[in-house]
Amino acid sequence: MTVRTRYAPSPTGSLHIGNVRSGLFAYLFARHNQGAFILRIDDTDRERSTKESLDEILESLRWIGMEWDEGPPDPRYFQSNRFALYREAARKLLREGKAYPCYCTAEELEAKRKQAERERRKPGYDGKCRDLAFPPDIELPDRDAGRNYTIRFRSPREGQTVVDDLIKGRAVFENSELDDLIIFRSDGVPTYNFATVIDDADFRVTHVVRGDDHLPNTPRQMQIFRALGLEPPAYAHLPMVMGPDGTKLSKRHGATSVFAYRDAGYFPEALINYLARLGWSHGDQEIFTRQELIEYFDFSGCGKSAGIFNAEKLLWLNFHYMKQRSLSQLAREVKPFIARAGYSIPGDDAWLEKMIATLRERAKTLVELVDFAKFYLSDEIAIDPKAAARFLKPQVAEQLAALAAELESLGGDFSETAIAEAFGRVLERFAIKLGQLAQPVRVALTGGTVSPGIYEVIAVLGKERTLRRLRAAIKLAQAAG
RNA sequence: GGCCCCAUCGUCUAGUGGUUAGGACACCGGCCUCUCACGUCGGUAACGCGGGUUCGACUCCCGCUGGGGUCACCA
Repeated sequence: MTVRTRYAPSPTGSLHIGNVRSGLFAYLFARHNQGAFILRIDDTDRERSTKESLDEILESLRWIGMEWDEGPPDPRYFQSNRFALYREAARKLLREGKAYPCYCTAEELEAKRKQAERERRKPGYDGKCRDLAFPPDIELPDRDAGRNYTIRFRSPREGQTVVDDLIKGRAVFENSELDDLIIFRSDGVPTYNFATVIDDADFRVTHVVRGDDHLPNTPRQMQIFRALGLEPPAYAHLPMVMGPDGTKLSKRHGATSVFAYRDAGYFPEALINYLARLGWSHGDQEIFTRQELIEYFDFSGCGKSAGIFNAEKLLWLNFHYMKQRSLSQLAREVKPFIARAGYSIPGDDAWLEKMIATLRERAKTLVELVDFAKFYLSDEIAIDPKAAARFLKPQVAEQLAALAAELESLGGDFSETAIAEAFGRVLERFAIKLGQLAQPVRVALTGGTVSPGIYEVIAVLGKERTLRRLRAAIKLAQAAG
């Protein structure tokens, strides 16, 4: 049997990083087994589902490269288009007495729940309507038509339901602990636990891969499968991703959406690599290409315990991919970030690549790269007053002037070698060390005391801009006296 | 609170009865050096506790403790 996994996000917000990791594992498992990866949109909650969220989810998945074999834009993969199927399944259960109408109101239920909580009893449904008589061909709820009831699944009262999880092992649930859950709401919309079962069955999903927060739902879903006369799929419940405080990762932990990382200048490879390595391992290997991930991935490599999201390690991985990338690719990728920072995009790609070459070992993200590139991208450099006070003193004016003259006389050869030789002549003439000249020059050219190697900076800046900034600095130095 | 899951350095993890408990991020120090980085070399740092089983437990079993998840007409 070919493996079929699915990822079923609901379009009620951004694509969350913990959530997408579950999808990634489902994707890797499918690819590893030459199976199919299905994308289904769980949009039964019409109140909260939005087109914007859907677009963001699809774009996020495309960005990280989790391509799906079946799914949008095919309308069959939207739950909102599948109500007929859910209705049919619910009627079947009703007909067979495996489900029943419940006339309790939401308010009643809420009151009972609170009451139970006060008395420290379990808050589940008490089964009030479970044994009420009803016609087997009863219609499904429809608020507009005055059929203001819900449909509940009649779950077995005795016995156990066993989940043999591919990651967690065996979990045994007492059926007596499981109350009768609502499968159709009074507005005629099926609930998650029901719709997901119908769809997993209809799409012939063989392995349900999801976060272990779904583990408590699993016995219920298995029961519905069986009530429908179907065999449940295999389950693999992944440990969750936690925030630094040890609780389930959520918005309040800061940047958690895929878009947030994309916009912060992270590479999809880094995010994938990081997420895959959180909760899964292959010996001591840390860096994985997509192909390796697919080749090595298996549930046996998955751990059982929750992992804490470590932003620093992600950053390190991003840095790794930054250094590994080709300059031409980086040049292409950095352009939108340059534009967003308010600079005009350099027209000369060769020059842009040279610029990036001097910065890539100093920036961990594309955003950082652009930030470091300010003095290359703008003619209006801001000289840090503290740096100027320390390095642009009257006595260096003469040395800077000498360097400017040397550089000017270089003619057409503005290579790093030629620049280094020019420095050498100035150093010799004044009998000073490189550091004594390099720092004032650095402040003059970049505005600060930290930058790539000074020869590189000069070579990238070019003769014109270098001399202009040098001369401005000379004036500043003289005025400091 | 009921139910379920989990437990090796701060973090991600390797380990499947006998290891000086390994790697990675972070951190600290040396080297390199025009600043900052990169790189490189080295270092600090872990088997939650208590019982068993066994010649021998990080590894197996039980209990405890701790952490997490879940208990909706959300998904």
